[in-house]
Amino acid sequence: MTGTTNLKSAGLKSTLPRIKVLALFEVSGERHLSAEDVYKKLLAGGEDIGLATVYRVLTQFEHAGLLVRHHFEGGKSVFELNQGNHHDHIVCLQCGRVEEFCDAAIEARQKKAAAERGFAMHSHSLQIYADCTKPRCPHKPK
Amino acid sequence: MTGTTNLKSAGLKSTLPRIKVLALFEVSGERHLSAEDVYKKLLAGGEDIGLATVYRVLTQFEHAGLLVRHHFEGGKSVFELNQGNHHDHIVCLQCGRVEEFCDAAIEARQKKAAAERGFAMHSHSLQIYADCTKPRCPHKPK
DNA sequence: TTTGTTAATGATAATCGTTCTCATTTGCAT
DNA sequence: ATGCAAATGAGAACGATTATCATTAACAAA
Repeated sequence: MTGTTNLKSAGLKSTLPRIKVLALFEVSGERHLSAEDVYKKLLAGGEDIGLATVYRVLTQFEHAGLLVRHHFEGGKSVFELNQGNHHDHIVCLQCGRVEEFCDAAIEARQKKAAAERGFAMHSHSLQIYADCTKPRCPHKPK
Repeated sequence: MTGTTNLKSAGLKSTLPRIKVLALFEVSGERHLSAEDVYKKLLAGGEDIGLATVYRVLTQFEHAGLLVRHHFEGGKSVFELNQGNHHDHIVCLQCGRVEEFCDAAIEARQKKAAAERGFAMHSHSLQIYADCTKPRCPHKPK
């Protein structure tokens, strides 16, 4: 199965917790999950996997390049499947919805801005916080 | 004095802790301070101000627009004086030094990227994590 | 000035996300 | 099947931050 293959090729022993966590990201509708989200989904799915293991596995997956970690406002880390396509995020201030986007001009400019100041860009983090102007925003409170 | 004036015009009662914290930012060489940094500097300066108060005051200042809060990697919030001049940050991966920069092209593009996707940008957060290419980096470990 | 009211403070407990510890279990090569 | 290193789970520990609450300070009114 694909989960096991991904793990093996990432240099990770394929254990049950790792398979389940990876499957969550591959199957789940939500792309952006926190450690707590993952833990709850596993419990809800009848799995008996400890929270500590969830944190460990998520960090391993990040290091292995399977997941990308984001630091949105709110203190907690959020993970999403690394599908090679780098992108940044627009966070809706009304409903919290996260929309992905990628702007080549911004990407290029960032590298240049760093270089001009004597830095070699390693990575970057860009979030835009905004209000929906379209009527599709559910305005979900909280 | 200027500190008191700033506080009053921000709608805040001018108390000793608030005056001292604000003075720290106005006078101190470092522009980017965490709550812990502020607390330690106050102690070092002979002030007897509680950590809880520091956190409260920093948050109040943020809401009053006197300070801006940043969420760099590492979990802790970092504050700097709000001098009206928006800018983003390059964080050195070797020494942790923070350099400010502002790129008009990136700013404009962000607004446009949001607008194209049906959002009105309210604010944004951009950090570039990079390695110094110049020999000035002190490589201060941790 | 003294006084009174209310907001601000400081000490400390509590909370939250996350990491650590360590005894037990599991994956997997023998 | 067997052994052993690596992985796990439960819970303690941790660091940053927030909440609680009794005490104190700021400031307006007398």
